Amino acid sequence: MHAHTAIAAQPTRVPHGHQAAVMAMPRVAPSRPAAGFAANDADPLAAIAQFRVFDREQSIFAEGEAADAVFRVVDGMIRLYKLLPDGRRQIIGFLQAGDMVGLAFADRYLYSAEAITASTVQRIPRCQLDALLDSQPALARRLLSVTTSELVAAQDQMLLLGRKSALEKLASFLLALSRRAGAGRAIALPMSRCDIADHLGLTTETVSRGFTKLKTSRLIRILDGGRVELLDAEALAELAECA
Amino acid sequence: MHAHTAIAAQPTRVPHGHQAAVMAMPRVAPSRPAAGFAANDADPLAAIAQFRVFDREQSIFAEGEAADAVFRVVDGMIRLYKLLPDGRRQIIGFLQAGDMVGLAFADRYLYSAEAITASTVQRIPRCQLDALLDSQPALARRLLSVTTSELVAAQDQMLLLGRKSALEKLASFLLALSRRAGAGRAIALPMSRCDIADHLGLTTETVSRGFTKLKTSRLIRILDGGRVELLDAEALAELAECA
DNA sequence: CGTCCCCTTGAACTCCATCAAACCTGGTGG
DNA sequence: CCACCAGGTTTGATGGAGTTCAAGGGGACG
Repeated sequence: MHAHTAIAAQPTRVPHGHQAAVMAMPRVAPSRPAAGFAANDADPLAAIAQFRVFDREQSIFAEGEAADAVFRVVDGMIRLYKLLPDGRRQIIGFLQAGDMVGLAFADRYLYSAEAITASTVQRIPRCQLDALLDSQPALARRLLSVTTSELVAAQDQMLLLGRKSALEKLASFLLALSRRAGAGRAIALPMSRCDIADHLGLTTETVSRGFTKLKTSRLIRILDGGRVELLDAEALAELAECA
Repeated sequence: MHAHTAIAAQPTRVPHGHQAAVMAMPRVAPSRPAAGFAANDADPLAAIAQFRVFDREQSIFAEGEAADAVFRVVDGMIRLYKLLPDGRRQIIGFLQAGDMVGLAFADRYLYSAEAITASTVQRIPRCQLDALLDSQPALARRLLSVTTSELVAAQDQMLLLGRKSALEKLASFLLALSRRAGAGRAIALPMSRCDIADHLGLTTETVSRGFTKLKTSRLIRILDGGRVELLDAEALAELAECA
């Protein structure tokens, strides 16, 4: 179906040690504080986190592997996805700086994670996280709040996947990205059309047609470096049916 | 679009006091312990929970209302849904005994909740929950675990909505219900075809056609009282593409 | 017994997927 | 430095799964 399918269905499971260059800075906090933890907040996770750098298109973990760690993205962009046996792929979400991955308390990962761009993540071993949750009760509440916002996003995505048209999906997607990026109407789209399609429940072709339609309608403008400028966020929101 | 649309888009917002008959048993624990809290576990929520009974088709809360309480289902079945401005509806989930509702830490509910059958729920005021979270640190971890499993279910649903065919969706749905119901191949389907359609991103007609197809293929059998027997769970799982 | 609502079935249509080909772009090697 | 190549993107033509429109059951309830 997709070009990546054959590969994705039989993922190359290189051991982590090979694919991840471990940065030698266990003592140092990230230069930019992770979102969700304000600069003046203590970040108990930082103390036990190992920094890791991943190249683009590199696997961070794969569905079914033992879930022995959770991750927090420091920089770059990550895709999370699930596969059906025949290779159809659904991208659960795109993660950016500050997002957490792998908090599902199962013993195996229930989805795969891959770097879209070169990315830096903090790796937090599960056992150490458990210990930390015992000693720092406030951490559980913080993680609860992080998880509930993920759940809210997941519910929005269900509405999108189940009930929106192709163009509505695309408009919603661009607006959601824009809201997370904050100020500035230009947003980075480092992921491929195929990634976007697999996130919105569409095909690359339909996504591409959607982009051209939004372009010719003067709602967006494609900038260099895979960046997109939202020319008329109002009209986009109308198109997206507000959600 | 749907028969219910006109009503749902302009929900009748009867004050809770009117629609919910408050049961007079604030001291007594539920006869059946809520799932997720084993019988020998202390249930700190029970102490502050108010029991409420809802008739079928009655609203529990509506999207946009002040989120001043969370709920736990004791008995019955609840639907959670989001609406688009034009009335299209996506059912986020069906809740049964033991499930929690409204844990999103926003000041307004982000979806609506309605009883499908006559239902009993525990109402836990938000402010009291916050206090309880302070005094009982273990509670946050428990809620975190509850929320992460909801998130896992949401991710499965995204895969279903984005990448599965109508028949695959229906098979997955029946299997998921069957797993939750546990032993016995007969499962209760108190919700309407329209509810199922709005949960699976389909129309009533397509759901109905799917049921007839599964019936004539001898994979399911419709029993009285809106119950369904899974005659060949293996074949259903194959149809559902395992997920 | 009639009415209402839900479910089912049929027929036509539509949006998006599929198939196919041209285009662009960045990287590589001659 | 440029030709070539591979991959992603765009555009076009066709087809199909599911929606839409329409009508006929069937059970619950007054």
